[in-house]
Amino acid sequence: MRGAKWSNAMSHFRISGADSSLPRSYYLKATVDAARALLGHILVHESPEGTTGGIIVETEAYLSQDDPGCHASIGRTRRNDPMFGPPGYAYVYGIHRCACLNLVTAPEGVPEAVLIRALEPVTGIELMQQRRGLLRLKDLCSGPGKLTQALGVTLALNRADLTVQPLYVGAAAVTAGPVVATTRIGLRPEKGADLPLRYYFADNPYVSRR
DNA sequence: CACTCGATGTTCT
DNA sequence: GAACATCGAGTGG
Repeated sequence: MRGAKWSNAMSHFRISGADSSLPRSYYLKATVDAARALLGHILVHESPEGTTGGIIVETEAYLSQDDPGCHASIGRTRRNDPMFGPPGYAYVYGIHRCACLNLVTAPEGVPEAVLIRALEPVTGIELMQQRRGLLRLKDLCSGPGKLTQALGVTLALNRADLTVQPLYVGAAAVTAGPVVATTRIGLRPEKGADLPLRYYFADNPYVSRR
């Protein structure tokens, strides 16, 4: 399980005709490919308290400086710096009381990342329930802040190397199904809210919202 | 240093 | 569907 990780997910990329509403330029972006390819793979965090993980069922792509929704659209800063680094590292940022986990995708110098928005709970469910303070599986990891809390992912894992650190992407699970592309969540209208860069399994009950 | 604002979640009505 | 809790980063003095 430990050997699969990032390169495994990247190698599963296939261009799908379902993206025909995207501008042509976005087809060329590896991050869009990664956002789709990561669906169905398992995300695992091995912490001293125990191992937790789930199947990635919802992602969002954030595309460099041309994307007004991307943190890097304002240029390189202390916060978004990890996005400029080489791919395969974590970009974790805080919003309100939550941590949001991104996987850096593009080559060094190109600030792109995939936000992990929801997991289908698989491993360490009891520990995740304990961390979240609730029992219902549907609510454990159905949001970017929820899943980091469930997995015990904090800002301490910012810049973590996903091929070395105890946080990693495993092999694809058997579950799959049709993928839906919609607009991203939580962006103000002028921040690229109209771009269909959110992907999720159409019939999966663990996505953050319909 | 003081202010503003979220790629959010929970708890209300 | 709306209010709000809450904190690190960004921005402008």
